[in-house]
Amino acid sequence: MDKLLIITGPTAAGKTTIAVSFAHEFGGELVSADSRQVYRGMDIATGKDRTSIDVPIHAIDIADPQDEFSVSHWISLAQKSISDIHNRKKLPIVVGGTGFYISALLHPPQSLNIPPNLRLRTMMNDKTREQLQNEVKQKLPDVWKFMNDSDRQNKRRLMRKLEIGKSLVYAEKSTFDTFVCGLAMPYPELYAKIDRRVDERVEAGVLDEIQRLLEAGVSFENPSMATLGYREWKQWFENKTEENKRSAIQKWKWDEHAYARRQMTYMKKISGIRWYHPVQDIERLKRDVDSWYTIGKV
RNA sequence: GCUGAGAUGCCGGAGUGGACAAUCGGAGCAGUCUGUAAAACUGCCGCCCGAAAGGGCUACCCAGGUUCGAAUCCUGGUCUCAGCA
Repeated sequence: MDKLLIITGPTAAGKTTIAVSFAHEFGGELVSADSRQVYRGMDIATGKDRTSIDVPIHAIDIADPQDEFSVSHWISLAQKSISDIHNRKKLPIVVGGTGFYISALLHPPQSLNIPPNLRLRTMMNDKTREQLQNEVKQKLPDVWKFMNDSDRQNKRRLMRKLEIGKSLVYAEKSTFDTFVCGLAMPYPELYAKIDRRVDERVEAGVLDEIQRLLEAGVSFENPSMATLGYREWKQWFENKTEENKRSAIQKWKWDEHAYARRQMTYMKKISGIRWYHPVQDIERLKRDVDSWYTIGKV
């Protein structure tokens, strides 16, 4: 079976650095599993660190910020990249923090073939949550029965259920020999790292980057601009006071903390991830990856 | 020093005699997740017991007081802010 190395973990855990070093060691190429690095022109806040990545990297810069993009696009691209890399007799290294993308790669869900129904969506958009709930209850009683309370409150999820309708939904098995490693550290440590990185990114000129995006016709309403590091600046661009700048930066940090937590929550459930501290466990990590790669087991 | 305003839970900030362990927001914590996933959504959030209902304890700067009952009223402190000096 073709080998596939996956490196994931919450934001700021240090995935890229480690991925690059493995790429050097095994002759690998990177495939980004990051729902935000796909957008062209969104570099600083998404952490597209071009200077430190001196190996080929795929699945970044493949969409305009105004474009619609989702897992399904990413999956087909990632799958293609992976098989191309295999054909080149190299090791694909999927690296990124979008847990949903990674789990979808591991077990491609059939429902990904059901595209969004734009007409239906615009129609549903105006409906209230209650209306959507009633619709699901009536049209898809079985689906409703199995939805949990949190999803039942979620308009977006309700709409998708209606979109999928009665089609059967199941997931396929992965066809690779994968090793999935997760990089993580205690939250206080991670939060400190995040905060430092946010300050650096402000220094690095996110604001100019956003300015350029806005001039190019991107708006804060575009889904891509919901990205952390961009969304928080909306107010500042309306009123450029010091006060607004400070609160944007603070908000950005907090948003990243919460995001990291959400990532962990999701990733804890992906089975088969082996966890390592990016610094303290680095030797063990290298050993494990090495034996997986060379002798086929850990 | 005088005059005015104020001191509420980790933070901001409501409440101004009972329905207040205290609205709401933020932070924090725990979750949900199968084409928006850095999205969207849910729960918890003083302490203790309990699965829950509920119960107990300690709380709204400090000390007294009024009252059946006070975060809320009165008195005296302490501190903070604004204006005057």
